[in-house]
Parts: sequence; structure tokens; C-alpha cells
Amino acid sequence: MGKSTVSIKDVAAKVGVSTATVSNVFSGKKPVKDELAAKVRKAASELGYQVNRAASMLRSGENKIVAVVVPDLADPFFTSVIRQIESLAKQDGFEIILANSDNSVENESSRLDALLSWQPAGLIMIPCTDVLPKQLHTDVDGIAVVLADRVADKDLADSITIDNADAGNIAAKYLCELGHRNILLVASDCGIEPIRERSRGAEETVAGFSGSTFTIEAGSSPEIGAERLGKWMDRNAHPTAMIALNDMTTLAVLSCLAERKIEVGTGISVVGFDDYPWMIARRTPLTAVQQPVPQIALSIWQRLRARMNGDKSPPQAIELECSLKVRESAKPISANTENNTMQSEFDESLTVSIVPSARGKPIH
Amino acid sequence: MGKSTVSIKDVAAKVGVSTATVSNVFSGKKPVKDELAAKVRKAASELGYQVNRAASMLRSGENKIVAVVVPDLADPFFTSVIRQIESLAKQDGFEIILANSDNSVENESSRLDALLSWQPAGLIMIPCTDVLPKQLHTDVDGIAVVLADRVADKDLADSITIDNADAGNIAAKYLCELGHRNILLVASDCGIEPIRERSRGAEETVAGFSGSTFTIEAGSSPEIGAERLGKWMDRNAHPTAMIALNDMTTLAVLSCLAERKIEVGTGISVVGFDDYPWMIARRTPLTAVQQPVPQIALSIWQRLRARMNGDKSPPQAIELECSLKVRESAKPISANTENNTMQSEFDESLTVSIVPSARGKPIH
DNA sequence: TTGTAAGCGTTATCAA
DNA sequence: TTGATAACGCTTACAA
Repeated sequence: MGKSTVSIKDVAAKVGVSTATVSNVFSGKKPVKDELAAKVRKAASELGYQVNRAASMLRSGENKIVAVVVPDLADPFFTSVIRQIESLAKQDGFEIILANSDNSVENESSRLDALLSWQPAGLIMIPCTDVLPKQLHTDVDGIAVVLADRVADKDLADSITIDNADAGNIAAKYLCELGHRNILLVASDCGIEPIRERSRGAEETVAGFSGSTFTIEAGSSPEIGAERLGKWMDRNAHPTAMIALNDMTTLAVLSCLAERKIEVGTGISVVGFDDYPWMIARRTPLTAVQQPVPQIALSIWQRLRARMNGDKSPPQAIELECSLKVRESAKPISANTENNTMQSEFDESLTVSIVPSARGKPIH
Repeated sequence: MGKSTVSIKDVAAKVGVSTATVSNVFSGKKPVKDELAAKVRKAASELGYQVNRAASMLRSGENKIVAVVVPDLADPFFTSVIRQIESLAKQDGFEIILANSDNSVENESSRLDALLSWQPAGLIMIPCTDVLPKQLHTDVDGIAVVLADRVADKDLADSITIDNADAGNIAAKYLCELGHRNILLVASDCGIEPIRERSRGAEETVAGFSGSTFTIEAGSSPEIGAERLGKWMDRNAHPTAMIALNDMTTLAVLSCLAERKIEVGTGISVVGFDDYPWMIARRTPLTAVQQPVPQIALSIWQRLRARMNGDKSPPQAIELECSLKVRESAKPISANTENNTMQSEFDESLTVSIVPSARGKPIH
């Protein structure tokens, strides 16, 4: 085949029609007689013609492309959301261009620039921190924007988030009702609003049961999380239960416990976060707070589509509810055989201080 | 700000220079006096100007965009590869457009059409089966193509794969040296060449130790995999060891064993596939065959870049080696306390027949 | 070093 | 229903 430079002109010439007609056959914007259309299609496929999106986009201003920026492509929560968005987008004839901000604000900003130069019809962004890149305040007038998951400023654009405080509450309430009163909250990064909220929700609930919590900041990789958490565990009396505040810290908690041969459930009760196949591929399947991933993706796409279709209403802040998937990693306190003799309170004499029912100070 | 229709003309007008100069400032293709360039940049940012990629691409024919098609965005192996490719691409100024074929050949073909109409400079594809969509044989003359992971026809384009037979061999050899002779091979889909190869590699090695293997086809989701495997386990004598042939089947194996309260390692030895954080977040950390993900991504990008730079040499087939990450899920046969009394051979009387050292027939 | 102007492939307008 | 033609915003000869 030739140099892949088959244009609408070549097709038009071959069939003996105008370029406009060929264009209309493919865009469907104006009716073309079936017979003619068939001829055009035939000629096009013989020549190996493909519409040139760039030309089409330049002329029409329409683009059918949506930019997606996420903080971490290695985080299965984000990829599971992306996966569904991609599928929804495809149904509406949109293509996805993807960028990873790698949890860095500078990256986020530069990647955004790059994506925006494609003049996408829409932008879906999961910010990596509470502070949004400045382009979002200036450069995005023409384009539809939906923010998700980590959204500090809900007045800027539509946002899809979960009820994070309640997510914390759900986990805490369940543990408290099982009799737990000393609960360790394992956060990734307290600079992230949803994490703070989850922590706060759990703290308040535990306080309501006259229990105490402590929040540890474990970072956003399972490896360093396990290490930080391990250090803390080695220096402090153990809690009877732990709540991991996202998927990464869930892994950190489990790794840390595994290294120390502490049994999940019977040793220390654990409530994890999110829902992944590995959570049931264990001797003690993990009880976890589940985010409604399909609804999150759907809401994101619906909002974006509305905006792309010209919806000019004020920003909507959609908040979705989480639920608790009860499996076997959290047990009633009386069933705790290994640890519950050795502490009823955290040991306050140790290096790291206890902050019951307060926004936990990070431990480094 | 205005209707985001700030063009190079507006900038040129504001500064009082020609559009060519503005273009050169941003593209850097021709030198522009520093002083002037600074003025242009200033004006551009004041006006909120952004290059219009579509126009630029249309005129220059250069595109700086790479299409990526993978079979499953929920599979962490693929996302970990994508993640690295995205980062490499970014360094070279390329954007990634992403599509998910969802393990369907029709999808693969239609998604490919959509992506190709962007006239990307390159295409990276992880095929979902051995049969490649026909466009790859015709439509891609101008564009650079690299195939990865599942590549049946290595003469069509550059390919990056792993030595799949050896991957199977590595796992099998390790287990055999621990004394195992009855090994169950858990495949996802034997229609996928690499999976067949892994299976074959393991079979041959075990046969060399005078052991026997059986290959079960578990499908490509952990859930149905666990179920199929479970059914088989309930009807057949248990092997002393299992090898999971990819990440999904690793989960299937572990789930199945967990449901049946069979201890990993002491009950049945397990060698998994790939490397993920959850593998060490377990009481018995998982021994697994590791694919060299960073090298895979790097090789893919290097080949693609070479092609995009005009390399016309014959297709290269790059094959990378796997390694075994030894942890604790495979134990010497003598340490098997639960099961090794009850079988030394598979029970051939049961419904599912044994196919020692043969390409296992799928079980449905 | 900078300016002028043509043209990339498509779609939109207007006329037939 | 179809055709002719201008225009989208940019890059690139070529001229100055």
C-alpha cells in the first residue's frame, strides 16, 4: 500500500463525487443516497482511506477526545476507575488520552499542559494533592472538567467523591461493635483531604464509643508503609485493631503483620480499603470498606458528558456512599487470644505520643 | 478569559511580529532572537495561548502520539507496563492514547481503527489472542509498530516477549528439586501462545524429573478460575504443588486453596506468577516467577523509538528472561504434612483424565 | 533573523 | 441530494 496519504480527495476522485459527499458519508452529518454512500465506502476501503482526525478536528472544532490525569497508574483503584471510564467513553465515540502525574504537582501541571494542547473536549482529573494546578483556574474555559476522588475545592468544577468521613465511620463502627477500643488508623498521606476525612470519621466514631485511636502516616507505597508501621509497632503497645485508609496502606498493614507473624483477625483485627481479588485469596479473607467504583466511573462520565453537551449549571458535588464488605479479618475482641492481654491502652510512655480522637500527627 | 480561540495570529498581532516567528519560538525549529522570543512568550501567556496540536500535526505530518492497546486494563501486569511506557514516552515528548480490547478480537479491531485515525507515530499493542486484527497487515505502513507479550507472528513487526518456556521451566525445576513430582499447571487460556509455552516448558522439565503434570484451563478472571479449579480439586486427588501461569491464575489458585483451608506451602506448594505487593502481604509470602517489567517496557519503547526514527531493518524479536523470586510458598515435599500421604499419583479413575507431559486439554 | 503566503485534509457554507 | 470553495491554525519554503 502507498504512503498512507490517502485523503478524502482520492476517494472523491475515484468515485467521481465531491469531497463534501465523501465527508458526509463518513461523518453522517448530511444525508447521502445509500447507493452513492456504498460506492464511496467501497472505494475508501479499497484505497485504505482513513479519516484524518487532526484535519477533521481542526476544521470542525469537535474533538471526541478526553484527557485523563491520575496520580498513580500503579494504583489499582485508579486503574479500575480508568478502565470503566474508557469503556464508557468508547460507547460515546470518545478516545482517552492518559497521563500519570506520579503524585507530583509539577508533573501534574506539565502533563496537563501537554494534554490540553490536544484541545480535548473534556478533562477528567484525579488531583494528586489539595492544591490544583493553576491551569485549571484559567486555561479550561472551553473544556468540560470533572474532578474526582481527591477534591478539595468543589466550587471549581463538578466533582465525584465518596463520603470519606463515613467510610472511616463504617469501619470504626464495625470494629467498636466487635468490642475494639484501641484502634490504629493507617493513613497514607494526611496531606490528602479524603484521607484526612476518613481518619476523622473513624476517630469520631471511636470516640463515641469511648475508645481511642491513633493515626499513623505510612506514605503511599506498601513497602515504605510496612516499614514505618513496623517501626511504630516495635516501639508501641499494639492496638487490637487496625483500619487501613486506602488500598496501599491495606497492603502495608498486611505486610507488616505478616513480617511479625501476627495473625490477621485472631492477633489483630484488620479492616482494609477497596476491593481486589487478592483480598479473598488469603486464608483469612479481608474485611474491607468498598468504594462504589462502577458508580464513581459512571458519575464521572455522566457529568462530563453533560458538560460536553453544554450544561452550564453551577458545579455539582456528587458524593457516593461506601459500604463494608464483611469477611473474616476482624473478630470480636474476646476472640483475640494473642494480644488482648497485653494492652488495654496504648503505652503512653513510648516515643510516639497518643492523640486520641484528634487528627493524628504523622510519624516519620 | 475568552473563548480559548487564541491563535498564533493573535499572539503575532499583539507582539507585532509574523506568525512564522511565533511558530518558531514554540517549535524551536528556527532560531529567534532571545529578546523577541521572550516578548512572544510573554504575550502568549498573557493571552492564554496554547498551540493547537491538531493544526500543527496536520501541517507538519509529525504527531508525537503513540497508541497503546492492551487486552485488559484491570490486569496489573499490563498496567505496570503501561505505566512505565507512559513515563518513557513523556520523556521523549510523546503522548499516549490508550484503548482496552477487553480480550475480544472484535474490540481489538475496532479500537485499533479508532486509534489509527489519529495517525499516531507509533502503535504498541499487546494482542489479545494469536490472531492479529487484519489492519495490522495493511493499514500500518507508515507507522511504527511494536507487539508485546502475546505475539504469535514475530515476522510482522518488532516484538518484545519473555522466554515463556523457560518461565515454566524455572518454576517447575524449583519444585522438582524440592521433591515434587505431581504438579498442577494452572493456565488461564490455552489459546494464548505464551501461556501454552509456559505450560510446555514446565511439562518438559517435570517430565525430565520423571514427574507428571496436568494442565487446567481456568479462564482469565480470578473468580471463575477459583471456581473451575475448585471443582477439579474436589473431584481429583490433589497435587503436591501448583504452578500458576499468570497473575490472574495465581489469584485463582490462592483463592481456591483458601476456600478449602489448604495451607499454602505446608499443604500444597505454590509458585505464582508476576510480582505484586500483595504477594508479600501474606503470612506465607509467595514464591513467584517474575517478569522483568521495567526491561519489557524499556525494550518496547526503544524499539518503537528506533522505528519512529526511520529504522527499516527486519523485525526484531526480543526475548527477555524471567527469574524466580523465592519466598516461602513452596516447601520441600517431605515438609508436606497434610496431603502427601494421600497421593503419589493423580487418581486416574476420576472424571478428568490425566495428561502427563502433554499439552493439557482444557477443562470446562 | 524575520516576513510572506501557500497549503496540510477536513468540514461548513452556499449555491445548484 | 450533491458540488464548489473558503476556512480552521499551523508549518515551511522562499523572499527580504
